[in-house]
Amino acid sequence: MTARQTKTAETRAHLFDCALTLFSQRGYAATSIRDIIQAAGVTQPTLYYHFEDKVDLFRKLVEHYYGKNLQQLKSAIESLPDCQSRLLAMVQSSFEFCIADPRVSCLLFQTYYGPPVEEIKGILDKLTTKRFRLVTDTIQSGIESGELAPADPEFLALSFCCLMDQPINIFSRKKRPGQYLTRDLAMALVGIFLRGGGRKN
Amino acid sequence: MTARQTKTAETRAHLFDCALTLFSQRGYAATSIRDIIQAAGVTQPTLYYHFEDKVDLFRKLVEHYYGKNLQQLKSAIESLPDCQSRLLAMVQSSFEFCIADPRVSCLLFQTYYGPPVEEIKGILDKLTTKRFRLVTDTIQSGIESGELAPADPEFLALSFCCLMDQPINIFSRKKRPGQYLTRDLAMALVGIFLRGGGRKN
DNA sequence: TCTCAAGTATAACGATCGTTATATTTAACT
DNA sequence: AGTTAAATATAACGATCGTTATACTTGAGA
Repeated sequence: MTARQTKTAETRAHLFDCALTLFSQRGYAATSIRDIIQAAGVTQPTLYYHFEDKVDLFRKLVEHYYGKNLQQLKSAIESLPDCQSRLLAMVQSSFEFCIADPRVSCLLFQTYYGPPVEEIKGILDKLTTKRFRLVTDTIQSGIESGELAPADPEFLALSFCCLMDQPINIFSRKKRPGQYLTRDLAMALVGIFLRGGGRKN
Repeated sequence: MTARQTKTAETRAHLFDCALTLFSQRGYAATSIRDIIQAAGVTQPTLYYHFEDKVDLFRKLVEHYYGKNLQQLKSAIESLPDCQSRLLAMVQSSFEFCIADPRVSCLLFQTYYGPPVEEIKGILDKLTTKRFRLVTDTIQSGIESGELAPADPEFLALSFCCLMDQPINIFSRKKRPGQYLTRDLAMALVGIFLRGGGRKN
């Protein structure tokens, strides 16, 4: 790698990083190209040299990081024997992913659950579908093994995703998400999903 | 009420309605004043005659409809004896509110869970806090009466809101939300919250 | 060392944004 | 019937948006 190639890669990576920061703070639509290039200390044609356009930048950003997220999620559950362990591992893995870099979770969830943005609608959909199927499959296996009640897997997966994702969406915007997204919270949420919060009698 | 006053009130109401439709479809930021006045069939100074500015229009919209929402929620649970009934009534009331006019729920939830919009941040916060306290109080009474496990009321309220709100946020964007937000779903969600989805043994 | 293309910068394009100065209509009251 | 203020319209303001035509710099290969 020549000095020139290094410099170029650094510029691209820096643009990537600044874009992630701003997109996660203000969302895709409210972040302008000028915000990004100003934060990165470059000019507009530089950004357009490295990326096709604003949508292309966002897509590459999301696909890169969401790919990582999915990968971590899969490897976190693959060797676990029972459904309860896998569900807990999913929540903990998602929490850890958020704590490692809250920007990514913040961007993904608030983009997905926020007002639809026409230009980028298709980008997240493909990836969230994959993620939801991972949850559904895990739930399905839990039903088959008798760990979960024989209910509609889609409904159980929806409930589980609500309990897992919404706290991340909420707390990823705070100063220190790790303060809230603890192992205890993960266990408590899985507890709600499996046993509920009602008094046993 | 003179003919003139009627006409004026109609114009204001029509602007209100068109704004609600567009805001709920595209979000606050992505909806322009021109979109709204074009849909309403008036010109820009007319809108600025009836409302101070874009933020004022949004605030009046949100406070009007969120007030209705809170009111319905309160009256739905006030005469119910036990916690489980009140929780179910909350979900059903929220579902019915969404079905009656999906635009309102759609706007409220996707605004609240979407990227922060600086100008309107404070508007929703005050109202959602009220709503969350209503849930927390209900949960608290359930803990005291022994219907709910002796856990942190804030945590239980968070879990409950996740299960109640996220499905509304998701399904309020579909063609016919009533197709998804059924009484059965409401009961099933409360079931998850109280008893979980794990197999009893 | 010279050439040339990769990489970055200057400066502007047309479009759209929220907002408003100004003019015109029109219904209610004297 | 004439006056007046409420209500709406015309037309434009300045700012910002995503994008790009063009020109300059600079380092790698001949």
